[in-house]
Amino acid sequence: MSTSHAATRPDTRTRLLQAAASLMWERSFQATGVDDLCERAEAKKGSFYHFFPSKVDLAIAAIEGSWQQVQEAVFEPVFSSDAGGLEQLRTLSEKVYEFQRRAAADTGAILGCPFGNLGQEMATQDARIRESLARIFAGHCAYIEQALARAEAAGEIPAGDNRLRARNIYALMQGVQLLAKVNNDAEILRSITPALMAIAGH
Amino acid sequence: MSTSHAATRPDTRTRLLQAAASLMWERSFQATGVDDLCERAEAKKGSFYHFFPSKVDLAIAAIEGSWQQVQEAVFEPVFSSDAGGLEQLRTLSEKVYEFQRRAAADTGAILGCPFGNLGQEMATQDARIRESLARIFAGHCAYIEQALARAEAAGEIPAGDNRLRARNIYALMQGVQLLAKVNNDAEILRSITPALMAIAGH
DNA sequence: GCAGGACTTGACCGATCTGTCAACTCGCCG
DNA sequence: CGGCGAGTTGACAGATCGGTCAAGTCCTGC
Repeated sequence: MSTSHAATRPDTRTRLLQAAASLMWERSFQATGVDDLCERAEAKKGSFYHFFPSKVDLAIAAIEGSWQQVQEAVFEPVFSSDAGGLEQLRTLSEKVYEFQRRAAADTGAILGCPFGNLGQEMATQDARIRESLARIFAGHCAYIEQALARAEAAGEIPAGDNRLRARNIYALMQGVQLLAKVNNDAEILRSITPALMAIAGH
Repeated sequence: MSTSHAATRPDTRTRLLQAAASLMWERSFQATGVDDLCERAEAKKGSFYHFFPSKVDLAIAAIEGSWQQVQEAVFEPVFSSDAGGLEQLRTLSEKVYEFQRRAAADTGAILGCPFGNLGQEMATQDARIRESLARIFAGHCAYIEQALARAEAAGEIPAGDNRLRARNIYALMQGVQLLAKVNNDAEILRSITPALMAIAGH
């Protein structure tokens, strides 16, 4: 058997992407050195620059890959479930809480949103990173907007500007992840439900 | 006259604090080098380390000084005005918009909240910065909570957990500043009023 | 079996990073 | 005057930064 069916170590490019996603989440873009990346990925620096022209390019590829994975693993199932729109939003918020708590159990600190972290740090430093994250943020908002449309159609909420509502709900979720990180307290994430419902319902 | 009454160049320590506040806001903590700080402050590196034991200490002193200034110049006047609680919150949100737009006019980019920026970047990297920012965030929330109490006493909003409401409103404001930064669009900041009112009123 | 391209390796580069240090200036106080 | 301490100066140090490069290995298609 040349193509193994057993769990095999991923190829170098994939390992670099995984190392970038995890290290830049745990630390930050600038606090993560190319040497750190290579060490965690068990790759040499020459291999790094064989696959990616720069650290910025790796970061963009890693963050876009992360979004694709999260989209398939979380957003798609949550927002194509049978549940009502408001219930879907509650579920998303619950997933965020679990996500942060699991990471905190491993690292001892609330890490915040990988996308929000990178955006805060690099939006004014690198235009390509900023634009990539703007697209990802728009993707997040689109799912929320879709849930609001579903809730509106079901009569759960009154008609209104669902794009605006979605953006404000997303802002609330990003902001609360920042508060949880700065206070190093995951429980803050659990208390947004009333605010979530209030924004949706107006 | 030995003590001049005319506008005099501030002393070195003050110039370093100002340089830190502006440069770390425009760029970031890690992207701002000690040399950059000294250049903008027109000070030499030896003077830097005469006043501050490390870059982290300067950052903490600068951010706490900024908060004190903003508190006196914005928070105190806004929240001790005659206006109703809800109106005070609207005014704060308006001030944030103007603040971001003015900075963007100078630098060409939405810079986000100086406190939020530093928190996102450094909360998991340096415990002292994290704790300092947690206190500052609590200070911000206390003003919002006070306005909510005022609104509740005036019958503008129903009775409820104003501490929780305040935290969610603050999260919304932080989140929307992140969205504005990543999309490089200040107008996003203007559209939170309905969400603000919705959280307050539930 | 051999040519060529994908990938790996480790040594290396110049720039930049935070922080140090000893010597110097200068104003104030006894 | 004499000297002490706050503040200033510029040269310096050691580490680390992102990135380069030439040489080598290995797999694949002809």
